[in-house]
Amino acid sequence: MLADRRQKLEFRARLLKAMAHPTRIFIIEELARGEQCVCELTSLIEADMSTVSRHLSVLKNAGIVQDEKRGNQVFYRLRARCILGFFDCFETLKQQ
Amino acid sequence: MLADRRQKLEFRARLLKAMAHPTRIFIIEELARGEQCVCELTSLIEADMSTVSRHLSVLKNAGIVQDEKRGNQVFYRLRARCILGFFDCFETLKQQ
DNA sequence: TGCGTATTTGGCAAAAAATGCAAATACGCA
DNA sequence: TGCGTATTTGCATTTTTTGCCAAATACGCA
Repeated sequence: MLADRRQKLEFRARLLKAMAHPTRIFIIEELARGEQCVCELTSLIEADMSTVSRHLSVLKNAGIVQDEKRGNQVFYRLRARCILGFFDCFETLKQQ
Repeated sequence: MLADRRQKLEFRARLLKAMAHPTRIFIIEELARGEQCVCELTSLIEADMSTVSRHLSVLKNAGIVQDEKRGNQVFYRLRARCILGFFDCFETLKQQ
């Protein structure tokens, strides 16, 4: 396989993998409603804040979310809203 | 978090996880061109046929592809073409 | 029935991902 | 400067994923 194609496949796989976790999908859906700080997300997700922070950094490294520090807290927001469209496709797979 | 929501998140994560591998994305793209038998896919992917077969079963368990045995060989085809649209969204993330 | 090809499955080892705890950092405020 | 809150990072452990080899299965054909 050509190196060029392999590179494109790996890029796509990296993005899908970054999203492929229930907590990270939850984060994506919540951020679709507007930006949130880590503490707000942590209070919604029953997990250690360090775990939530790690999930956020996975999404950030993939370019899916963006962070901004304001004062004491860090706010995250969704950078690729088109991702939300994926889930409609999934619904068609659920039946049958 | 409500059990109902958690279940939905897990379903979505399972689908994303099933796609989140370079070889499996390759398979999805190839099947978008039409059905292929395992041997054809194996010859395109430089990996053991057993490895390719396992990737195919991951996609099949997720409901993304469908298989049909004809004679000696097993043909796979894409069941959810809408998945192809994902990758356009990814392109927007690549720049910057 | 016996052989050859196509595919899947079992088993195992290596690599990657997930998670909590504790420690480090960053920042605002008294 | 010193304290308290918010966030990230280091570390150790467990779980999951990947990939190959060898063995098992399935099927067509002589």
